[in-house]
Amino acid sequence: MDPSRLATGALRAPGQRRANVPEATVARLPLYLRALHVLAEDGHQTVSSEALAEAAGVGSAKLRKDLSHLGSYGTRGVGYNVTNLVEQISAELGLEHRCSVVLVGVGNLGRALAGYGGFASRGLAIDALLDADRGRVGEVIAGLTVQHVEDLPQVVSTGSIGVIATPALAAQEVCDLLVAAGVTSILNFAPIVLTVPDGVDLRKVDLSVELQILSFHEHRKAALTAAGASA
Amino acid sequence: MDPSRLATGALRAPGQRRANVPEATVARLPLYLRALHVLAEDGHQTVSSEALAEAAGVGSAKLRKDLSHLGSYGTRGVGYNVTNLVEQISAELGLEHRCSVVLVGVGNLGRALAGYGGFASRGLAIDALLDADRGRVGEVIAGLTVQHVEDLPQVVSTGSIGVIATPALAAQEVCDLLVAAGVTSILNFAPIVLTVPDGVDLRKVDLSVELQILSFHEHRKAALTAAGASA
DNA sequence: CTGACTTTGTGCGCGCGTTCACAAGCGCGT
DNA sequence: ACGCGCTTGTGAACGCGCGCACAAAGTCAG
Repeated sequence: MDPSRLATGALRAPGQRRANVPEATVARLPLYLRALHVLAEDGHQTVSSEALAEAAGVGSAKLRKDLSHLGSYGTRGVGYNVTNLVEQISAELGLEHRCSVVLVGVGNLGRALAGYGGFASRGLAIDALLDADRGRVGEVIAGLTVQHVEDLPQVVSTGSIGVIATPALAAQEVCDLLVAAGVTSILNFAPIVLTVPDGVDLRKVDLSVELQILSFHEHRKAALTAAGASA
Repeated sequence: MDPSRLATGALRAPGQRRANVPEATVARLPLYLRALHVLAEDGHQTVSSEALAEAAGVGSAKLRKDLSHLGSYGTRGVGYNVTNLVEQISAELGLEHRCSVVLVGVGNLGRALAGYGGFASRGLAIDALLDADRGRVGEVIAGLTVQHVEDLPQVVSTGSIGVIATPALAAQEVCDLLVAAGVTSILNFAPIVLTVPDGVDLRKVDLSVELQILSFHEHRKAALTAAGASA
């Protein structure tokens, strides 16, 4: 394993080993975390890689390798300590001191995101809502008062995450505002390609893309069965 | 190239070559399609791989390889015919004869999805809304009347795509209903791992996972700068 | 017609991620 | 105390996807 690990019981040296956690692993950590929360509520104290993999919908070998990447120690012959693992993963994801999340655009989608339970339940709650439409400013959604997008510099702090849920036409402008205010992590729901300067993390969620991928598979299945029937 | 292609101008033999289009390529086709629509509205008749790649936010070599996978022909020295390429990709994705999309769960998220413009603009419009809450049945959202989930067998047809936007607890049950009604492609927005029989395509969009991934990167950046400042 | 320029299509090497299979480690029963 | 069975952690092979770099092919000017 990593030679930086010297003693078995030693806590990880902060900010050292995590430099080389594969991206694919990071993308699965939230899945493990959610499965672990369910298991914890069920009263399980330990869990085997097989069982956790089943609950998370992945292979057991993949799960073990993922967990080994962040240096988490299970006990051979027993499994992983559930609460310990929750803490490890939460720490890795930075969910312990929750950074603020700022959402711009309170249309249909923004409203849905503001009320989405999945965020609040795991240390990541939305802290501010903003919109460019002054007619919406002052409106209260999910316990938060909508502010104007001009007030953005006042509501973001270091380490804030920005979420863009505006129409496509406004997205790049809002993105620039977020960057100017110091936001370095942005999640974009608008169906448009955004450009950001280096050092800014940009992730994209395109709802229609997923549907089109399914459409492709459905189309392909139909073509295959048709070909099989004619043959 | 593929030996199945004999003459230069020949149309593809239906359902033959598309068997081996890489998944990663399929995931990018919607991006190309959207960029092409924008270019078409701008009056462009042809586009080079470089320009299209820029508009879609990918590398030009990747784009050319992707297009070559579906046998699309550009003209060397000129580029790709925009309208032709739109047709090719649309055909590949099965967007020409649009399959029906049924959405179950008209909470915050379902409402947002129903009103999401990105679907309707590209051949994939939602055709039916359903919910388990009888208090919501009859409500009109985005021009569609909400039906009860029991009516599901009547609204799905062969090749339908099901979208689950219910709370996590109801998701598996709704999923089973969709499968029982003959749906073989399902898009799940609920934060839970669903199990489906073989032959059913299941895709997952988890809004909170994306935020947690961003949180990880933000956390890592903070740790790095802190380490750099202390060193 | 010829030659030069532009752009596509693709062969190849590389790196990442996944999977298999197994050795090392730990608890437990005896 | 000691082996037995269970589970983790990991080494190695495999496959996929990405990017480079170039040859083939077509256009356009003269």
